[in-house]
Amino acid sequence: MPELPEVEAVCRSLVDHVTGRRVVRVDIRRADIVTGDAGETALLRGRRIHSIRRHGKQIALLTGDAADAPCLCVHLGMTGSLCRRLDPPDATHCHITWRLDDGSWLVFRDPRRFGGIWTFPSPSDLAAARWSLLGDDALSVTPARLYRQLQRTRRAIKTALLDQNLLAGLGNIYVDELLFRCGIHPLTPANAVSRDQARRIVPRMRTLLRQAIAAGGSTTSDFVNADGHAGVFQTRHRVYGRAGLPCRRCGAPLETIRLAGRTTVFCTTCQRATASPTVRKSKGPASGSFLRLI
DNA sequence: CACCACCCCTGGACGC
DNA sequence: TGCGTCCAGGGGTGGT
Repeated sequence: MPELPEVEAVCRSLVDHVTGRRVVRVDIRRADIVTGDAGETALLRGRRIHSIRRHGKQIALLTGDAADAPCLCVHLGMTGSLCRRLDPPDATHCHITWRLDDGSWLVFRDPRRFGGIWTFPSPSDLAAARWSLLGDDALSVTPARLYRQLQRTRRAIKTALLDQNLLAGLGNIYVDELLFRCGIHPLTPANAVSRDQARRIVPRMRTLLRQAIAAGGSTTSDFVNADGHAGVFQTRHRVYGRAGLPCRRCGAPLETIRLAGRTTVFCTTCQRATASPTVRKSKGPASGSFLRLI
């Protein structure tokens, strides 16, 4: 499931191949995965790809910075991939294919269709409609800004960090990994995180994400970068996918709970709850188990 | 306003 | 071998 490191790995493996290339043809097999104008022109036919950008988990293919330079935003969702191919795509679920002027193909494939493509007349439209709504990118957020965002909600910190409008880039894997590395219980109210904790979270998050990018991301089922290569960071996960297994720090069996609809794995010994004046009254199994830990 | 449940969708794991 | 069931979850939406 592509999160920031996987999306960054896609961008890095793609940039040298597509930058400066002209789109000579667009094959649209499923127009319904496109939001906005789903015509070939809006999908960059005849245009030269000027640059690739990333914000959080989203990729932008730009044809320039001008107000008349159309662009695409690609979101990979759970199972999406953006791959460069030297042969025509023959796999199933290849929804959109761009033929480039060097004879290669760029293929958007997404079996589960949780991802999609958004078309915009210009980069400023993309910014206005999508990227300005997102939180800071997880690789560039400052401790002060993260602290301010966390202060605005008393949701569990895991839920808050998954919220792309609060912070862009983290998904289920890296939130669990980050909270373990910071020793923070996933049910800690976001607004109970102190300035000092925010100052510690940010560098740990950068290190985690940079290590994951260097490893090509995590491949737990089917993630591949634009060259078709899997990542290897999953071998260094400390909690994600390890429910019931011994904690790599203290040996205690890792716990699993369901939070914000996501499987959440953590160590009850190494990840402490942070006391807070704004903890809600105990109601339901989630907050109940949280209160027991204080 | 904040938050949660639900839904979208398919492939893979698993049990019989 | 084959079929049914369950599970994975990012993000949008509608309900509380």
